[in-house]
Amino acid sequence: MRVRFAPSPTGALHIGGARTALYNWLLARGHGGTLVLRIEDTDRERSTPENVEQILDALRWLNLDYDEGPIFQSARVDRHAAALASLLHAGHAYRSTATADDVRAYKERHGSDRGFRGEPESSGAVRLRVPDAGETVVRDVIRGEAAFANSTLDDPVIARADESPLYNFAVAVDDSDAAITHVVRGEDHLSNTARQLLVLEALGAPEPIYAHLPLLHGPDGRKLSKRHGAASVQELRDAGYLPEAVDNYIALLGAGFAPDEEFFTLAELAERFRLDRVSKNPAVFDERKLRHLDGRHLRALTLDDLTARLQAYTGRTGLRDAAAISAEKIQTLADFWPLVSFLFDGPVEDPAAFAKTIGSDGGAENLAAARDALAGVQPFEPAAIEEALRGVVQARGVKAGKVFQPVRVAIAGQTVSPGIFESVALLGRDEALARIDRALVAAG
RNA sequence: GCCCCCAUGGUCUAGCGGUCAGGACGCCUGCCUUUCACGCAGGAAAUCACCGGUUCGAAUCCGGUUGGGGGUACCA
Repeated sequence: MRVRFAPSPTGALHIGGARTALYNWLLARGHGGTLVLRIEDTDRERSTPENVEQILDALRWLNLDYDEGPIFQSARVDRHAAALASLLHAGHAYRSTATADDVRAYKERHGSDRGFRGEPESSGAVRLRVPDAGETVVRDVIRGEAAFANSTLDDPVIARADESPLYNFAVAVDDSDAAITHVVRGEDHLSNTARQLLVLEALGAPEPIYAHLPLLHGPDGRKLSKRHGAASVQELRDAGYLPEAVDNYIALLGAGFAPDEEFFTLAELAERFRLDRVSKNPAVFDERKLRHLDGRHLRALTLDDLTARLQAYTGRTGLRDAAAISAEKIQTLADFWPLVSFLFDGPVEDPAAFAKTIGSDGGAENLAAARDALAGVQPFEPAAIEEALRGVVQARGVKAGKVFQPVRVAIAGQTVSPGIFESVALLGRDEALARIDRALVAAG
């Protein structure tokens, strides 16, 4: 089995492309196949080296490696020229100066379901001669057979007048030369597959097995594309998502991997992936579900691993202890810093939180009592701190939150933080008491 | 316009002739409880787009309709 992922570097890799890459990868890795990476850069206007680098980087980040390539389509001009010459020579293709307007006029004369047929000329773009009889059938592993009556297909332009190849031609030649056995790509290519099949036939090349994946739609129900504000892999990375979660989530957009579980590692996905079980209908990207899966993958990481990622993401060091006490409270790497910044940069400013806890309902008194208890805790560790604070709760006959929340706001400035005992312990006695004293002064 | 594809709760899916239509996210309630989370126990939410047909029996098979999407470039 030889599969390929063939992005065009006309933009960043978005989640639709990432899923196509992932499915090809799962197929290759699950079946001992070979994955070929090909960069389709025949669109010289829009293809850029920066985009190529972006795509390569995104694939690396997603942990999707490949066995051959990257092969640049633009570097294969000789092969394309040779294939074009042979088609021209055999009469399977011809030059034509017909324009889009000419094609339209032709259809007005012959009926809108009648494909355009041109007359061979001595110059112009190169069109493939499509036979009028018969039909071209796309045999698709996911969708079954889609038949196109040849008479309805226009003779497609396969190369510009200067012989530079166009998509439907270059793809067929490149897939054929690379001996690709399974072409797995988005459904937006389904109609074009008929044209590529015709090129393959004219070339006398064998046809690969096709599988057209359902498209990913935005919340507006439209195809997700570079232009449609689609989430790029880079954006998800910047938003603090883990590559494990992104892989897991996008795999789910288009297939079920088990009847009652959706949390999988890349290896588990590869083991379970089946092309013929891919869904036929388009899916809508739901960031909330991604967040959920991200939280689960995050919690599955070892502390060392999580710490390393948190440090890389925040650009800070010495985060291990903070990571340890907040792992179960965050869903993405981005959630981390707002939760624990107070440990490093001092309490955050949140007057409302202060007023609600310390500034009301005996809050200051409870905080003062907590301060005294904390002053004598030995050792200054979570368990002992908890015992001391619960003692205060007991002694003052109030609900636990009446003591804990004022302490939390005194040291963190906000009502949200990792566990209070762990947070106080991590801060250390001196700093914790200093912050509480400051809060007490502020409370008057 | 023409060609092609698709149709299960708000979202992603399981289902492949007989199920109380299963799971996940989200939402709601309760438990846990120190906030937020995590975890656990429940709950609301789908006339399986619609109409015909085949069949003893249809979400599952067939046809049509409607709706959505894609293609129709000297883009990929």
